[in-house]
Amino acid sequence: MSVKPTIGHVARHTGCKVQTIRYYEQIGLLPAPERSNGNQRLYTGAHVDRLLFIRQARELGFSIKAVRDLLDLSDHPDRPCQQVDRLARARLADITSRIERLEMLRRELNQMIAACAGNTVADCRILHALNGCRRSDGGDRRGG
Amino acid sequence: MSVKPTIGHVARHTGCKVQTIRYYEQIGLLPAPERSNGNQRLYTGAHVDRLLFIRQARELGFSIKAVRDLLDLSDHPDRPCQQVDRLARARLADITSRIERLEMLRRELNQMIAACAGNTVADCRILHALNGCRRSDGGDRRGG
DNA sequence: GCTAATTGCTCTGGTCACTGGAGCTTCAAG
DNA sequence: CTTGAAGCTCCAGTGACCAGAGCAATTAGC
Repeated sequence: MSVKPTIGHVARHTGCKVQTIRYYEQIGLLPAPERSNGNQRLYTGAHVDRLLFIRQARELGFSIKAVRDLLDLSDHPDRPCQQVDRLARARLADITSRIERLEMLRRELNQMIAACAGNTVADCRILHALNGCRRSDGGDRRGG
Repeated sequence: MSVKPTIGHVARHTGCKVQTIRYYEQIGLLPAPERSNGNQRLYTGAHVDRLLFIRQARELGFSIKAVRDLLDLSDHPDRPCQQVDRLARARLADITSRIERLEMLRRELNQMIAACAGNTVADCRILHALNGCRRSDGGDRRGG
């Protein structure tokens, strides 16, 4: 590495706060790195990769638990296939559902923007964007 | 409605905890509903729609602030188009980026599952799934 | 080698977004 | 009218950070 693998450099490189890195170590998400003679943490490229992954996954809305599961998959590629398969499939279903919902929301936002361009006020369906096609009539209440 | 629009029913219907609903009211994300003579909250379909949206958006990893922005778009479709447009575009960019990263992750998981089916141990690239094609061997290392 | 600035360490406490409990009131069923 | 579920308010706790205090280690300049 061109720079010293201290916590500060890792923080800058990954976009994580120094405190957050230490926190991830504390909760066992990031393995404790070696220490220098002066007790400073010395990270490797593997730590950086892991951190980048954690950060992105967290940004995407995965819980720490889910991130832990995904990292587990990565940590034990030699584990019984059944286990890996089950975990991977569970995560996959989750991810697919996220993608679908985000795409619904994207469509609504695109329509809004298009309507805006045409200076017409679109029928605002953003509230329904994430619920697929829930009908709002339902024969009952019509909220404000 | 077939059932009384009390907080408990709304909670069951939306998957939010009762406390969470009151919390959203407290921070102004959900408008305070009318109260019964006995001081109980009485919700309308609009509240339910809004809650469903909030819950889904939160699950997808949007911050309360982002959710507030999206709800704002929905609340004021008659607002100056420029504002709506800017907000919508910002959210849209965010959403598109999320979708892309989730799709990368999905590809990796699919490969894992496929490898599992073939009983071969795949080269585990899950850590790189969210980072595009970062090389892990080092040499250089240019972060996103 | 000495000093000053920077960065690191641990520990404590705060924030955000909930979550749960205590203690009391209201409501629906019998 | 009782009784149990569900509601109310207020307050304290949790998870996932984030920031500050106080001290040790490293680095830069002399």
